[in-house]
Amino acid sequence: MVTRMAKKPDLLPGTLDMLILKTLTRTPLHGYGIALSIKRLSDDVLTVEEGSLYPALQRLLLHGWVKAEWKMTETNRRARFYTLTPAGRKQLGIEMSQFEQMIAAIGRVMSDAREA
Amino acid sequence: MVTRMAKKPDLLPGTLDMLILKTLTRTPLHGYGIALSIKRLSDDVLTVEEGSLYPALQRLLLHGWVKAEWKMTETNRRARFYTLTPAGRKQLGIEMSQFEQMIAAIGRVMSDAREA
DNA sequence: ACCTACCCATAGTTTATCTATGGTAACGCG
DNA sequence: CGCGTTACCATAGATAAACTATGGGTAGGT
Repeated sequence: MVTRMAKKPDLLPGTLDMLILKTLTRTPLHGYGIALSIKRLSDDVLTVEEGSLYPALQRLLLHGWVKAEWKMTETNRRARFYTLTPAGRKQLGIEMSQFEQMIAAIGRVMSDAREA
Repeated sequence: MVTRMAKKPDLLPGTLDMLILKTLTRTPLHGYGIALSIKRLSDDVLTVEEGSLYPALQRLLLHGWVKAEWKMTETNRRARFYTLTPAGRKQLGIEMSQFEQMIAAIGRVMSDAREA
């Protein structure tokens, strides 16, 4: 029985949808490609597990923020390619501004700024 | 039956413990005071509900990151004052560096930095 | 023939936050 | 002096998002 460290989350809860939408602004991608892209761009700090990713994509589809179609990859496999919709682009803007507002607020609490 | 907007969280999940610990680095406070402090410092952006706050304080107590004692407030009421322990201060450091790493990683994904 | 990498998807568990509820005590006010 | 309001603590139940575990399918290489 190995002593194990308390498991830390692979990403900040509440940021997954935003990360996926942002990734799709560059080009349509399949799920596997989205996960790879986030992992690489973040220098391996953020890892999106399949059990988080695919449910998230279902949510995004339901909201109409992405659409999907089956295609063949460069390596000749069937894969679902997700594309950002106009509504998704708008949603991304909303989530980004809310996120930045949160981060700024946290920054104010975490700094020792003194008021009068 | 009123149409209601989708409820947005009052703070970023996963940041509450860090915010509380940080707040207690200034001075010991009771729960109500912690909530007020976070709300004010964040310019009302972050609101800690009682149902989030007190369970969080129980967690922190269990971990030994804060200790508590009953005292009287300036307004002559009984209240539990929480004080940061050395272990809590250490934990705060850990959480802050992890948080900053996450934020930096998210920043890399959210910016359009191009690699070769 | 098998193995590995690629790719999708869901069920079940866990964890953190929110909502709702309930209680105690001090103070101001009519 | 009763009554409402504010200050304060605490827990139970609901909700949501992420994780673990599992299962399946296909292409390419050896």
